[in-house]
Amino acid sequence: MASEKLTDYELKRLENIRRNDEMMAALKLHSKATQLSNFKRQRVETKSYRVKSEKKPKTETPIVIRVRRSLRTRGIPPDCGGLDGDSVCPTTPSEEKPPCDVSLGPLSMASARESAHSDSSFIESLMGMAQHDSVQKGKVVDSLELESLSLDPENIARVTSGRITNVTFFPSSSVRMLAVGNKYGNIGFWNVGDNEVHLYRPHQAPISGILIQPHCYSKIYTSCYDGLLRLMDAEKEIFDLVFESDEKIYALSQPTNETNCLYLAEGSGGLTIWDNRVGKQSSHWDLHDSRINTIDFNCESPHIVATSSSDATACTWDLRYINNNNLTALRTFTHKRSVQSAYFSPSGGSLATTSLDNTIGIYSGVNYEDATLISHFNQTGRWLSTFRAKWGWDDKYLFIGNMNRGVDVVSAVQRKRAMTLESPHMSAIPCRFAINIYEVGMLVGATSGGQVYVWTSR
DNA sequence: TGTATGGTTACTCAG
DNA sequence: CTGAGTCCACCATACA
Repeated sequence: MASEKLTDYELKRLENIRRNDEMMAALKLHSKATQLSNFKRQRVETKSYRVKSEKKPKTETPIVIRVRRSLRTRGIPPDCGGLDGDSVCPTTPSEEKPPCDVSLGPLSMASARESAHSDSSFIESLMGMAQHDSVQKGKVVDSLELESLSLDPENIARVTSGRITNVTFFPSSSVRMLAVGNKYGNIGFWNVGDNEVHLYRPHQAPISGILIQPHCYSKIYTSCYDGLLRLMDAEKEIFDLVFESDEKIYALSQPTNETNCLYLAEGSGGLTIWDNRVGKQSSHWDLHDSRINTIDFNCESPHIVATSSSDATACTWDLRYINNNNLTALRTFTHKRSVQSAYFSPSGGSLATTSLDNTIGIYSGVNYEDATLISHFNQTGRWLSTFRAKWGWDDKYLFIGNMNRGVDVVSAVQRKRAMTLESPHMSAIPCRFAINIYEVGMLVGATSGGQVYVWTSR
């Protein structure tokens, strides 16, 4: 029975490959894309994407590379050989940006793939995961013991090259899978603890959002500064093009339990709603005077949304009240400089902002009128992604990186820094964070060097 | 309202 | 371990 299923899967996969090939051929990009992907693979191999232990990378790295080379050699289609050889050793990934026309329209996962090893089992597992997980639902609500948090060297990996702009856990209680986006437009996947990562390049510029559909992990939306909104569809094995903007997309969000609409931060202060049911933009408002950096929905009241903006404000909005096709802010939270994030607490009762004015704002009370500003150095400079204080598993703690390679844990109750997580294994500054909502204590910090550090509770 | 410019800063790799 | 090279982000300011 199992082998029959596998055969079905394999047939479907072959069909996908054939259809995608036809699609690419129709676009007259086939040979070009194949060459590009191989070229990129060579580049990828010059770097190690797996750092198990910061202590001894020199003994492990060559082994990983050798394995990948043999896999890649086997994976090269016969019609485009000859480019083999390790003489190609560019120092910077940005040197070989492919021509823009490759980015238009749907992109097959095969041509977007940059990791050398086969991704067929990974793609298959994405579909299996969704089926398995639909059985069990509901969050785990344990209390977090800060002292129990630790960083196991096994839970460290280099998922991409370059600066990570976005990191998220799959919303799954059964697997510990991470998706990261970087400044080059890569999307990387890592099953925590595994020896390999799956790397794709569906975009040409920094990734601004990754949205994994809660009950269908084979569908993952990605937004990018290149103005594209794509949908990675593991079943069809493509990165489909959903929406294309003339302006940059800075953020991507979705209310809880609402998969019909996507909310995009577009251009200089715009909020756009994309309706999947009709495949159209259903609304667009100019909410801010400058770019919107985050969009966050209140999970208790899904019509309430918070935006943070480089116009030095964060605002809350009620999407039910539209006057003359305009939205009016419920509240405006002002900072002295750009606001990098505004997130509702898990209960929805508090809001936390992070600003370049070197403060973290915490607002609670019925109308979020109870405000406290906590000092926190947020000048990350040119090379790092900006800091964004993120809520943990309850309304008690926020997590944010600091410039000393630590994770500051801010108590929203005491309204001050409670402690700092530090580890000799954490050899770079964690800038972007995500929690695993199903596993209390599982916190990932992502760096500007492409690494992820997954803290766990023991 | 838009363009030009300066300042801030960490990571990687070669030796 | 040290230091050169990266890099073109993003904000704040100045000026038309």
